Amino acid sequence: MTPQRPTMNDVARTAGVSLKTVSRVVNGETTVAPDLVAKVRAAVESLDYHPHLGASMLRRNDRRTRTIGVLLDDVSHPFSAALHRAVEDQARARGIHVLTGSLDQDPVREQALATAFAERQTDGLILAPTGGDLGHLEAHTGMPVVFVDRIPAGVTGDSVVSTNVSGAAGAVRHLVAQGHRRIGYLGGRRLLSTARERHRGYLRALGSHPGPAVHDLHDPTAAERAAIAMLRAPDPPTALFTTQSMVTTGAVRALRRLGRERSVALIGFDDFPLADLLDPPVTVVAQDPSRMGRTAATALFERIDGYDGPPREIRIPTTLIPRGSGEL
Amino acid sequence: MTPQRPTMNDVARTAGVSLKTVSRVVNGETTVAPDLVAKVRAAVESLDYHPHLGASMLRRNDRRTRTIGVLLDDVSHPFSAALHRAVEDQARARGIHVLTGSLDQDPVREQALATAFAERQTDGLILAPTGGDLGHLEAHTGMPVVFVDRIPAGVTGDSVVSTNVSGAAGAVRHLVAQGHRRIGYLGGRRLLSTARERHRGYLRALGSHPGPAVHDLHDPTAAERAAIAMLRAPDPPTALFTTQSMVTTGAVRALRRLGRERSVALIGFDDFPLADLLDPPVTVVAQDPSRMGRTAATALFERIDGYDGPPREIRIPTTLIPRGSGEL
DNA sequence: AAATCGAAAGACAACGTTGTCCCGCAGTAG
DNA sequence: CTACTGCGGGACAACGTTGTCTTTCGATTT
Repeated sequence: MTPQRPTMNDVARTAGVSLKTVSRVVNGETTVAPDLVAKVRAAVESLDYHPHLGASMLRRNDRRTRTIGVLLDDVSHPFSAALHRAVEDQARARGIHVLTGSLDQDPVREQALATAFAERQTDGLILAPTGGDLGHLEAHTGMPVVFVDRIPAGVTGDSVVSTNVSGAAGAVRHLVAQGHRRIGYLGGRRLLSTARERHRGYLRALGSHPGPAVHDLHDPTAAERAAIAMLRAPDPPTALFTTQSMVTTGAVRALRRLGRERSVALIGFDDFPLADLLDPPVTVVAQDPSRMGRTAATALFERIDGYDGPPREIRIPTTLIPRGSGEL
Repeated sequence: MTPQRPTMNDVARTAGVSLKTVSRVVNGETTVAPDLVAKVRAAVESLDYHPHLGASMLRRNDRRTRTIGVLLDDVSHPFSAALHRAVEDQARARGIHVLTGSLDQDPVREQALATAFAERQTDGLILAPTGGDLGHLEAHTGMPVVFVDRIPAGVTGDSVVSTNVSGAAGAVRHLVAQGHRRIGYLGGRRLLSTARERHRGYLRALGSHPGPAVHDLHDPTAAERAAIAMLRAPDPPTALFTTQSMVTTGAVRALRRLGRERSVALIGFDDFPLADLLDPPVTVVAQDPSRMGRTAATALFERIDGYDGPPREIRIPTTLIPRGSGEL
């Protein structure tokens, strides 16, 4: 009744050869007589046989699923999406498939998905760590892990991250060079190494005279409220530095609402689509998520292939793109 | 030397019970004495045992990998990314994992990835068809498929798509209501059902007096060039209708370049981030990619669960969002 | 012509798990 | 005290494939 998927045995029976011969043909071994190869090929074709990768994986020596996992904040966020795409491209070039998951910065989900992927025998994992405890990861799953975007707490492993400190410092120095003396800071969750590093860059550029700062913002409306409050407070900053694209767009809306978009300068960390079409166009410190994804994938494949050197911390350079909002 | 992953056998040995008892405990069967359960649990803990899902899958009766595939144009495109995310959320709720792939509208890749997923025994597939031949799909892979965004050629199956004709017609009628009589059309690849349907809506709204039209655009720069050419031609349109967000942003750039953004109206099909912050804000016919993803996932899970009704064509409504650019 | 060799192809076990069956033992009834 | 019942738990086969070993048979060597 149920049209079962054909197995190698079915192919062997219709081709009139042994099961093992079918295996040999399917795996491209050369020790099979041409006429048998033809018969097997025909049988495969007629039955529309496809090998059962799970079963072959079970018996094979190398024990590889040719699948990796990618766990990011939110696959629909432009930064994560670009990174994901770059990983996928590298993987495709090697015939490797990609399982994805969005963590929404939830350590529970991070752990659950990481172990779920491990149970599926993914060959490796690319992970944007949430900041939660990762003690379980390498020891327990046994698969290589490469961290992206953020440096994890308490674990060592390859990580691929932006030059956050120098990028942020460069942005703030750019504002200083335009004559700004009071520069406000609007930053993301300090649990994450990115926010901490970018804040360090901000402080480094300003020395002992930092401006007002708000931390732990993570959605545009909170950022918008914080920016409005900061600009309405006494002695308001003449320029803003934002550390994340969602905070940046919140700040853009705030400036627009106050009608100050041409009188208060703004530089955001992380580029975003259409930043150049806004009025004024938004100056940013652009990250290179594609390169981060490519680099992370390459590093992971090296680990999968057995490279066993010490943990690497790979920094991907950022680029200041002056567009107008930072040059007021 | 190599620290092998522990198997059930290892657990059984350290717990001092039989292999099958471990299997029972791991699978939560109730017919095991409490003290044995405790011993097994302890052994699992101490060895950090994780079951090998591939092996269990092989033997199990239901034969489900609890994994689905999602094949979209480009996971880094906002529309695809939002859809992907929605599918992922639905899947998570059911403990199902998601394999992804970007097709870049390449039918060869489409076929290759679909069969690769089938060999991995994914339980089902959500696919934004490229427009190529899909004869291989259902017959050969045997897994349920739900199409999203576009209606495939030559195959029947559940599909979840936007109300393209009425959405496009509504947009064009909106422009007509503002007094526009000459409305230019900038459209995507006619190989895809979306472009054809949106063009049909455009024609329906304009009756026998359509404006100038350019088809088969698919990147912003080509769209920008086409828009500039159209506006410089004799008897130029006073309004533009674009059928894709990448074409829309191209048109925005074109209008900006010509300094006509306040004199030529524009409505784009498909919303995009920050459309409301541009100057003028861009009026769009918004699709609901999240709802499309949720709906597609739900439909796929129904098929996976054995629903065997006739192919369904589910239309997700679009919404006209007047923001300014269409009201000039 | 007998012995040797090599290549091709089949038989069989194994991968890690679950389904099926059967056994042993405690508790109960006769 | 024996026979029966019920159920916890173990032995064994099976899932679909590949690794290893063995067999077969024709060709080559002496």
